[in-house]
Amino acid sequence: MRSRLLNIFDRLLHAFGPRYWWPGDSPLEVAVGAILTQNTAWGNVEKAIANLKEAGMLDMDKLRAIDQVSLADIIRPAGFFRVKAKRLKSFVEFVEREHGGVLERMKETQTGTLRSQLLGINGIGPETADSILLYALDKPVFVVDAYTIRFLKNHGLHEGTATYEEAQSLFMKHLPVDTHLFNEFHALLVHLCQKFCKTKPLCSNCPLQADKRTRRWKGQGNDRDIDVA
DNA sequence: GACCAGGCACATC
DNA sequence: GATGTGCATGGT
Repeated sequence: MRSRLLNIFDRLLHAFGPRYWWPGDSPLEVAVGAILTQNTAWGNVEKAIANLKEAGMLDMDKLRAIDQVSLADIIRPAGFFRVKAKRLKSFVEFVEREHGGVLERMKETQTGTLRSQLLGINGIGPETADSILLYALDKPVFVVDAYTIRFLKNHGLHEGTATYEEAQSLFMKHLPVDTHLFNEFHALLVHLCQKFCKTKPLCSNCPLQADKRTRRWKGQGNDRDIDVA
């Protein structure tokens, strides 16, 4: 499984190149994006983040000071704006309470402990917690999302539909514990699925499908051709 | 107009 | 423990 996963990673990296995730100028922006992107297309999140920047709100003190209703109005384009405003406030209050309001200080806490803390925040589930750990705090945790689950199922790496924990342990058990590897691998899987596996539950045109042993396709944009042997 | 998008909490059975 | 539902905007 280790060599199979690394082989898939190498092919994806060669085909698509590094994805340079997570898109964000600071750990706070990454964490905010992780909450805003819950069940939401990234394009809508970008609009909400642009609104936050314009309002000067990508700042721990400002986020703590602003009232929830005003915050909701700013992040409206991201959808579910009332619940997400509440979740952002819960997160900011947590950082203030447990880590002195300094996001970077969270890195000093052991990963497992930090993950438990994050999961204790209302509105932070496994994916959001792991996204914050990996992409905002550089902790070696593999992020699982709907794309990852779909990928594992459609490519025969897991029978049936994997749970979050099953999917995560599959990667973390077989791959070297490496923040950079986990970062790129997840980002590449998202890119693959967004490009070729748009329909759920099956990605019928996905070029990495197990039953298509060899195939080439013309890359689009900056993507190169890829061998699927 | 229907469906989907980088979830999560809560109610119900 | 498993399943259903509410949360809401914007693109296709």
